[in-house]
Amino acid sequence: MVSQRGLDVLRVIVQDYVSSREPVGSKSIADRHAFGVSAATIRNDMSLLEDELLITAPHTSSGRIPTDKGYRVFVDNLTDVKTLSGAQRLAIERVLNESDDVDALLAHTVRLLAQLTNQVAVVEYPSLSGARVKHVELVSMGNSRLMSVLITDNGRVEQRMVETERDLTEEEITQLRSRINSAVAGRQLSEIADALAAAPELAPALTEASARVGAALADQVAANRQQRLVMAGAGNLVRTEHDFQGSIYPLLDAIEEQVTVLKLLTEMGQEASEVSVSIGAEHESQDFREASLVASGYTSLGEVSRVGVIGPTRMDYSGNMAAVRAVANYLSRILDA
Amino acid sequence: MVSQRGLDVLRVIVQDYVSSREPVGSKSIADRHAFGVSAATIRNDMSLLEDELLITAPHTSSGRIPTDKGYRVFVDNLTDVKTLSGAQRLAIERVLNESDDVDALLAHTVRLLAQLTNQVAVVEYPSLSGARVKHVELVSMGNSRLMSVLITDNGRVEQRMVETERDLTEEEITQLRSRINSAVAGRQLSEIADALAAAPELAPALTEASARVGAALADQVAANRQQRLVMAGAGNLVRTEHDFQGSIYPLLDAIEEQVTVLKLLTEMGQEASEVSVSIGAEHESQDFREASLVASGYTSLGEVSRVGVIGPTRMDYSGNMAAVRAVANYLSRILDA
DNA sequence: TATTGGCACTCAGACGTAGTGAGTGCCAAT
DNA sequence: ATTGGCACTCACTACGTCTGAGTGCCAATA
Repeated sequence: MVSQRGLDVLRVIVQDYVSSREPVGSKSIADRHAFGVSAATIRNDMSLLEDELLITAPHTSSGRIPTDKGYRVFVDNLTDVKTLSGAQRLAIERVLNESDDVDALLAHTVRLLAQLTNQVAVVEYPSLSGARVKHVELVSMGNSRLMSVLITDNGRVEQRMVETERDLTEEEITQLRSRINSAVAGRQLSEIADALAAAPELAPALTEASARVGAALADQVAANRQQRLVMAGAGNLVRTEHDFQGSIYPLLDAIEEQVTVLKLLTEMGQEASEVSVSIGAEHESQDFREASLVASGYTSLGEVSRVGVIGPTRMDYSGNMAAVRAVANYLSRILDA
Repeated sequence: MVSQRGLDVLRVIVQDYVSSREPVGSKSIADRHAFGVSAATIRNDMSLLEDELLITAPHTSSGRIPTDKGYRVFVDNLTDVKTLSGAQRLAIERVLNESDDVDALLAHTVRLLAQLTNQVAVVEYPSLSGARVKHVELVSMGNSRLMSVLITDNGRVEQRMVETERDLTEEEITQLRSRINSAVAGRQLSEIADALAAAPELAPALTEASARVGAALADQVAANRQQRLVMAGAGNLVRTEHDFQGSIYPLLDAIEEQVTVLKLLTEMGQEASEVSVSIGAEHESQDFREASLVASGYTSLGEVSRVGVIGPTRMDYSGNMAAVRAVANYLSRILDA
């Protein structure tokens, strides 16, 4: 079994390797860190760590580098997550306070997080599932087209174009609008379809249009069940390219594709608003097998969504965890108010 | 002066270099292309091209590669821009037809273009400057907050949160809404501020709220004068990394930053809906000095915005121009209807 | 039993030295 | 204007050598 000093050795191996990208050897550990034991002793400890598959040698007789499992043990044994500098906290507060709609807020947040961590940052849009309908607006766009605008109580606005059989008169639109609003206002988004079906019918001249608008609304909700996310900091991934065996091209593509990232985020994000880490081969996706995710939930009107960063397994876990946690907290504070 | 055959030689140098990334020499030109003259003659022509700074030697006695100026002459002499394959046209039509709001349409478009060209694709949001106000909706969000939703006649929806001094009653909001709408409906966005100022005053209890909403609307318009753009295909830039001297990291960052791209697009995009090309050092920005842009305008309700791709100067200009042109045309067809 | 110094061994990476071949520039001949 | 000939250049590769950081093991020590 690996001793306490063994864990300490693992810690400095991770730290040194992360900061220098050089495999680290027993000698340099003994030199640079005051362990009070000789290089030979460190060597024995390292031998144990290697037996446990926590570190590995890139080639015979070179220094050792952490394995995914090694990073995992390192992260799980992290006691003192770094704290952000005052300047960093200030930057977060400043950026997040001066955004005046949700889109802008998330865009600023994700870029801030990318800068803070020097990694690719991602943030999920707040979940709509718990939101309630505030108002539905219908506006005639001419050419027998109607725009339906769905406004939720957490400030999201979703639009959709609806084709109608014919141009409706302003009066008809008013009628339709008031019927729809009285049917769905205050309902959860998921109930829209049912609520509309249960509502009393209108004049026959409007049933067709009504059905179409209803379908559009239901469709909008369905499209949003599938979370969207915003990404920033692609350049940062390029800068850490040498940390990847193969090309980072498929990884970047997969991130842009969103679906895999969304899956990974949900898989790791069970525990509400705690920072969690997923390392290298721990996640199934081929494209992400050399990458790590650091993510945390944030709360918007009681619903949890996620924010995080993606980078090579050789990353500053402690610093990134601190940044993600801080950003998630600020986000919650603003959106959950 | 450089002869017609000289231009032909330049053309094959560009083509061969683009497809092989190897400097091309007189011998291989004589071999692979049926010029009917000997390598020595080609050499003479190349010597002229070099005098004109159209090609250059990466090192003494190697083949030649095109300079930025060489690419420029090549592009200007392009007579037969490639045409898209049937499958490609089909892909465009399919993708663009199944998008039901502007956001989705642009997101799909930009990803499609990135795939078609294997480059980074960008598309500007349709300009709001010519749009007119269709409707302004006000919704109370509680906590003395009002959400103002601005709907334009070209289908854009912009939202903003407005803090009011106190909670307004539904009646007051209705009053406010109808006043604002009668003042600004049908006006161009740029006239909003003036139109509101000229409108008759309301009950004193509402003047403060009215002013705040007015300011928010004006602010929304101002924020949108500054165009936004959507980007896709960052991975493609990574794949062409070896075509850049330095790191592509600053370039990717600059693209994400948007402001430089927007500037470059406006600078080149004077001529409405024609495809234009900006090559390497032709544009001022340091970060873009090894990159080329291929862009075209598209029309949305008479207003021109731009769509294009960004890649290394060593790119398939002909193919990219064809793809950009086709996508721009389809976009115009859908949005200008 | 844990730690240590000693020592032979390994091997990636740096360095130096040909050898190869695609390509050039120039010239005299056609 | 075009061509064949020819000497020259130089990036790239292959190959051998050297070096140093690092290992694994062992016998001595606390």
